[in-house]
Amino acid sequence: MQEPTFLVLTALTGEPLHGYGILQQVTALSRGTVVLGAGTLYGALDRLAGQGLIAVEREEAVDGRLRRYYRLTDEGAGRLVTEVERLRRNANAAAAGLRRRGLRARLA
Amino acid sequence: MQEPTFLVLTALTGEPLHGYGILQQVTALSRGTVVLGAGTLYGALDRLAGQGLIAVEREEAVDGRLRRYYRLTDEGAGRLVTEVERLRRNANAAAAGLRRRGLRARLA
DNA sequence: GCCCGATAGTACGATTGACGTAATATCTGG
DNA sequence: CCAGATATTACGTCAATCGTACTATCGGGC
Repeated sequence: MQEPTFLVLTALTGEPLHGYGILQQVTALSRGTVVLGAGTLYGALDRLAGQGLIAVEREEAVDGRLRRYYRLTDEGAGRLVTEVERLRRNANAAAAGLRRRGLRARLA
Repeated sequence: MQEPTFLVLTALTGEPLHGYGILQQVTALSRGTVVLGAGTLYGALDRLAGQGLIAVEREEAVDGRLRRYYRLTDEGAGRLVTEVERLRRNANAAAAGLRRRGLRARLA
């Protein structure tokens, strides 16, 4: 799983959000380092919904503009747990190798 | 940066290795969960060398078989530090959201 | 009055990286 | 003598991201 996809799932660990809300949440979570384009976002939403990791909570029409709210499914939350473990394992392996070179990752 | 690429750099934090050695090191580092195909590996090596993140250390011919050894450059090590910080930040953000749902990532 | 930016989503082409497999070639072990 | 490990090259394909343009509404500033 790539970073944009991971951050979309992460954004949905809280309240259900609609696409644009997810966009803003991802930007905030990543401190502005990841700003999703429209293609990436809505492509990821369709894909994740197809995989059952997220689901449409409800749809609202505000001023003729559609708002489609997504929530994280239990399966999506489980998958995210697995991904967190993978990221931590990889980060630790790299950090161990870098320490032997005298380099240290700054604490985030 | 995706996982296979990240693990190739991680494998090279130690001694310089040739392609096949990197293959085995990545498999070991990931506890067998990531087994690179030839296409992925050599594609990544060419790309990373082109970006200056790794460099050819030396070439050996053993029984007419080529062994091309790669080392991590300072630039590559720096990039890896950045990536470790990114992974940790993302993992922490997701873990925080999951905790609010009562889920916890098992310690790796 | 008009343009800009924020809001919200759709559509589509381009690019990148990864995936998968086959070919080549040598050496070792059963 | 064949399978499997060693070691690299060379394809073609696919998935995900990137990037941009388009539609459409609303509010604010010039």
